[in-house]
Amino acid sequence: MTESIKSPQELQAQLRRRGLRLTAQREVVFAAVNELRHATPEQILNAVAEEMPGITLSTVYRVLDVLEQLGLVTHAHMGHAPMTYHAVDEHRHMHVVCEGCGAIESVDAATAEEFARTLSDVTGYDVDVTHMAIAGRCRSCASRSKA
Amino acid sequence: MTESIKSPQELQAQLRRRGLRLTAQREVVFAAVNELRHATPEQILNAVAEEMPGITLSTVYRVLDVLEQLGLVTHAHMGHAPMTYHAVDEHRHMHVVCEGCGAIESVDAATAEEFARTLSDVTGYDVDVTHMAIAGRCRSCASRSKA
DNA sequence: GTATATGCAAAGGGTTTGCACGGTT
DNA sequence: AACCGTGCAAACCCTTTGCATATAC
Repeated sequence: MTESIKSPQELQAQLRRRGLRLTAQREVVFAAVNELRHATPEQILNAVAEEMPGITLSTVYRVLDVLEQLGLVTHAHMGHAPMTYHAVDEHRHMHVVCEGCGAIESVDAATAEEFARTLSDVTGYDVDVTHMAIAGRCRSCASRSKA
Repeated sequence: MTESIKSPQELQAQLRRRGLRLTAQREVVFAAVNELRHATPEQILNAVAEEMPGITLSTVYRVLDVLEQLGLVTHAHMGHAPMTYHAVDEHRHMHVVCEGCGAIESVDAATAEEFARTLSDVTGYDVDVTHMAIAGRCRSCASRSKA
């Protein structure tokens, strides 16, 4: 397992390079993203709320934005559900979301490599299969909806 | 080209079967979806506004909902952009959306068939690649963002 | 000391909902 | 008459933004 969790020092270095500052909020949110692996802004807020009582959702959004610009974090859209953030060190992966219960399954991006290439050829677009989730129904929701 | 545009009579029959009524709004919205092929609720509203001055956006949403339950229409999520509706008689297709300018490219669902099967195998989910768009960058946005 | 970050609260965009009126059956 | 459908307006969820204050440097 990669020792990928950047230290606060590393984070600070990255921030400094852009004239930005290391704040307690940034430190804590960054740690939370690394720990939670997949989380919505609200989940992150809840995760850090204990450690950092006054923090607000808008700050979480803003911090995530900064971390994303630094290339430390990315987000993916999950359909109706709020977007989820994760550390970039994770293997690139796509998400399959259950339309029934919202369960999310991660799939290695390599699985889609060939498909992505085909899509790019056909459309001329630079395709990124990881940015938006793919819809589906998990087994239990699938059987339930056979009603 | 398939003569797929259901007549008002057919529409009425379908509605009746469920104890629902044929209204001017339903007729007009249904026609608009068939004509526009791909449209957001708002675009549909604009399209029918002339013919049907008083109609509101919420009515459009409700009508689309009914049409969808009747199996005449489906919708797809396009990321940030509003969802688009189209008649079910269209060839099943997926959408690739440009993150830069919002341009949408349609791709025959057959292109994704094998990939979808693989995904289903891997996840156990009943996967539907058409329901959510795939992110990408169109050629012009891709070159522009090389800056 | 000065520019950047935060908290708070309000705005924003898309979609849904409650309610009373109007139209079909 | 009974009920479904509509218009209107407000509510909703998630995300973004403006502004004054607090903080890192």
